[in-house]
Amino acid sequence: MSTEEKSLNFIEQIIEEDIKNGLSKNKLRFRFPPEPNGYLHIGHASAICLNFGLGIDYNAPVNLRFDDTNPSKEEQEYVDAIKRDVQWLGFQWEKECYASDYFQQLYDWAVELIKKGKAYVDNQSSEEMAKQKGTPTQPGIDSPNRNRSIEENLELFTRMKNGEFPNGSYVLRAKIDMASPNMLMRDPIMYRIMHEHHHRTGNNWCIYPMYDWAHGESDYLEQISHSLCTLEFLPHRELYDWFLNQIYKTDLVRPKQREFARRNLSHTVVSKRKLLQLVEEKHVTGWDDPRMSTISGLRRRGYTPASIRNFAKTIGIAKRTNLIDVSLLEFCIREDLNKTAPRVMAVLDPVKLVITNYPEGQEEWLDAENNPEEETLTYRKVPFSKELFIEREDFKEEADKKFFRLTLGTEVRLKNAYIIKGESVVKDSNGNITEIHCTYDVDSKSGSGTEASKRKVKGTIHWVSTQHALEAEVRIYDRLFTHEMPDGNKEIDFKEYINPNSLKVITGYVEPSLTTAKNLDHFQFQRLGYFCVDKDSSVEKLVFNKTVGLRDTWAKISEQ
RNA sequence: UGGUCUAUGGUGUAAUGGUAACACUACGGUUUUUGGUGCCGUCUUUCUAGGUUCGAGUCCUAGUAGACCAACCA
Repeated sequence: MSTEEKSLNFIEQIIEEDIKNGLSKNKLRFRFPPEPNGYLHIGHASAICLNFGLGIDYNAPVNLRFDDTNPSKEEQEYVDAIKRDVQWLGFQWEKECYASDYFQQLYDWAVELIKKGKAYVDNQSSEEMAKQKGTPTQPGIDSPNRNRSIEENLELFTRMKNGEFPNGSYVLRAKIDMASPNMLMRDPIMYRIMHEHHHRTGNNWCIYPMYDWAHGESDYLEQISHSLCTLEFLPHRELYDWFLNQIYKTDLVRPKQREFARRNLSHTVVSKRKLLQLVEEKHVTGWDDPRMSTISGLRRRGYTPASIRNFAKTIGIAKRTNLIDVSLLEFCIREDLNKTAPRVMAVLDPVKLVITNYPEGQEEWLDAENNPEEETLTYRKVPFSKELFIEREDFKEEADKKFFRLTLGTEVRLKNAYIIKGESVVKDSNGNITEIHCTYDVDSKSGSGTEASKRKVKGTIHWVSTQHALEAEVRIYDRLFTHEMPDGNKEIDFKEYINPNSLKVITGYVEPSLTTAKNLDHFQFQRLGYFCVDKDSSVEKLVFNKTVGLRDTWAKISEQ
């Protein structure tokens, strides 16, 4: 751990307490246990960063464990995607594990439980069992099969395993307490019959363990010291401990489940079921569509691993219900990109600017700083000529005191180039401006050191040379979802939530220096925001995804 | 109507019985070859009522509010 003073979150305090009470530091071990039934999303970032962060801080191993106990929802594609995303976030796991690795051991332990009279086979319908289970306010009643003989249970369980019964006909239940105030303790199901192909064990099994009869046991087998999960699993803890009691042998580390609050992000849906629906109904192009809240979507949108890690660190770990404002996530990516992204010039809504006193046919290659925020300045060359594109918003015919950019009769600097003065406009028959004519001050070249170059002018605008600029496709994404509190259970009518303008594709012009830009390279288009290169195979030309805007100021101004 | 968890500014998180703080947001100033960045500042905080204590955001009791629990999901 770092020597500088750092306040511990409550999970770290629990660990410190355990160490104080005699848990050896080299027995610490953590795990990140996703179910491979979808892609990782921003909501997983907290759990990933917490577990892997603890591993780094305590120099302890962290396993990546796939909780693959339900073959009807799980796929190899998701396993691969999860591994890719965890690595991309910058973390390394000690071992790659699967709950399915433990199916035989779990089965053997289940047989032991039956022999001890702690589990029984039930052949009622799920409706009947649900009825007997009672409600949170009313105790349940015992199943008529609860006192089936051990021999019969053993025989039925073997036949379940051997595939003699159809789906849903039999289950194995733990014999605990049908009157417990905790619903999960009312004889929970340990195994169900599923004649289903499993992405790893194939058709070896037709009975599959439930989450509760797999998770703690997997933790135990891997000797996980602290099993951290979200708060909705808190009622499971009693069962987690009950199952562990049945199999626990002294001398080994006994895993401890502790819970923290899941993070909710405003304006964002992170329910895997809904993300899957968006993909399947083709509201988006895939799990990595830049509008998705998935890790891979954020990556393609231009978010960096560091920004997501820093976001997770900033929101912290606690137990209360929360709704984090997306502006914090946006701050994190701006903060990171500001340090690293080269500044380049791009014009997304072009209008032609003609410098009337610039020699016809002349061109100059001017020096431009890449990122003034970086410690060592680097430069590139940008071409300048008589005809340029500038942003339509950067010119107004009539001067307004608060308008800092080009108007008729006033001077502005062309970034990295010369000071110009607006002279006249050319309009089409509808009164739309088609060209702006200006004159330039020959002695005012940026960095030339002349008196003229040091003159203060009202503003600075960006530009590209019409004959040199590259045409680029620029994709601007808006927030897909507009509601405040994501409700995990409510059905969603996506028509209500998907912003029809969530993707705007426009043609812009960028500096020729961007020809060599690689996939996912990010840039700050000056005054326009941060963008990243997306080498989508289906599109030939240069494509940029908008990552995030600069502060809202410019958006506000351009609205007026 | 049962059980469990939680409650600190608009948002998130600290303060571990001893001066309520940090970040985001919003707003303002300043610097600036982009109104961005940087720097400086302002606004706003301990759910309520009792109790313990020299002293309570912190401990106790009650209330209130929110969350979770009745899948052969995880």
